[in-house]
Amino acid sequence: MGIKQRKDREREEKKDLILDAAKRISIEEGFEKVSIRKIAEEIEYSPGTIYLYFKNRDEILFELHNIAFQKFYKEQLKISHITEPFEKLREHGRVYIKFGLDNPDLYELMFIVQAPGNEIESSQSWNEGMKTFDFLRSNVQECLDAGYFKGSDANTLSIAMWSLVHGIVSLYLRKRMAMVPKDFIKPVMFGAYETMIDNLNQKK
Amino acid sequence: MGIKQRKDREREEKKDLILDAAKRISIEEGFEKVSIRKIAEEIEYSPGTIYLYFKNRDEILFELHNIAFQKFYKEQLKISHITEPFEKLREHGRVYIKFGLDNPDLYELMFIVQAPGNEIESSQSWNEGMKTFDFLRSNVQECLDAGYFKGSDANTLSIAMWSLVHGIVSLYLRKRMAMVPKDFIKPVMFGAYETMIDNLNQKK
DNA sequence: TTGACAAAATGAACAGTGTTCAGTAATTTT
DNA sequence: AAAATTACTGAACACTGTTCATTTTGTCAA
Repeated sequence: MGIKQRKDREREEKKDLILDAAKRISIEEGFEKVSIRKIAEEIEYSPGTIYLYFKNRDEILFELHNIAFQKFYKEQLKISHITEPFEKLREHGRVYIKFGLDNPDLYELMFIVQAPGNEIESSQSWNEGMKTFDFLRSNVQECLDAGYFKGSDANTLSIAMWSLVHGIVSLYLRKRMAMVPKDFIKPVMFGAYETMIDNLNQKK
Repeated sequence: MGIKQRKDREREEKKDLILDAAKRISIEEGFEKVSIRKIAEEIEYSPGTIYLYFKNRDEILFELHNIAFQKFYKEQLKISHITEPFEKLREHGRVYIKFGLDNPDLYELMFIVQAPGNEIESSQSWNEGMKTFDFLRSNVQECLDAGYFKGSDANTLSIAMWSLVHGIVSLYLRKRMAMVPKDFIKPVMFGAYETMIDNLNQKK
């Protein structure tokens, strides 16, 4: 009974075909331009067919969001060589902000756009997000073990650190930095991060 | 020659008519539902007419964003009675987060939605945003004068503080907190802020 | 009051969007 | 070969923002 297997495989292949098309459109024209009709045209099927493989557009954007997370996760690992926990955390934030500013489209999908959020909520499991968060938390835990952030707990502190860097990137991406002259915005964003982390750098 | 004056006044009245309709729709159905056709129907004019008073939908959302800012600004003033600078700053953040969680629609318009951002960028002046930012900066400056955050500058530090609270609110609103059980998300968000501010509370 | 001009408003048209579903085509099973 | 199942289609629904030729309304001088 290899027929079921083949069918399953063919189904997965078609899903990949759809996702690959979505990815291409996303890269070439931005993810906002990823429409059902455009994907359908790209893969030479009718729009209705796509709904046989994905329940709606949000689910497709959620998959793109996962792909973006994988790229980010790899980027994040570049801090692994740093041994001093606080310096590692500091660099972690820098890498995060740099990724956001360098890959606005991927960042939007991962953390700003509504669609994947709805999927995250309904699926009740967020593997890619969790993996990334765990990596941050382990870094924060190392800091706690080394005597930084006395009296804090790793989970809460990780969320706080994440909020800080996310706030920086998303205010920038959504153009809410009009009080800073245009040419200075990027350095100011990094500067804000450094100021904050410097103020946190003390073994109480 | 009072005719020009009357015309100008009538023009402003019509703009207000449009904005009031937009506001009503926004309050009743959420700002995403504010469409040109819906506004037109509400005020009993044709869709084309709206373009005689606003250059596009973004400009209307930008005006709604300004109205939201005014409400937020008032809310913010509630911290004015606090004399100790750091405690005032701490409460400022709390008020900010509370406003975001209690008024998701207004918050989205102020800080997350793309449309007003485009307007902010093109108009090169952001009165409402600046006013709010200046209020934060003066609070931060008081902290610096009192010996907190040694070695930091008010501008940069204000952006950092703002990023922190914005990060908290926007991760929550865009449902990127799936690692926290649903019922705990809100308290965890406030907890993350308290942890961060506690770690910053030390006169170096 | 009438004719001329300008200003204001219209609404159809353009070019899209996500999603559904009755009907057709292809494949597999009996 | 016929029946049953699965895959796919594409028209239809209900929307969206925006433009622009055309019509309506308002103003003003003759």
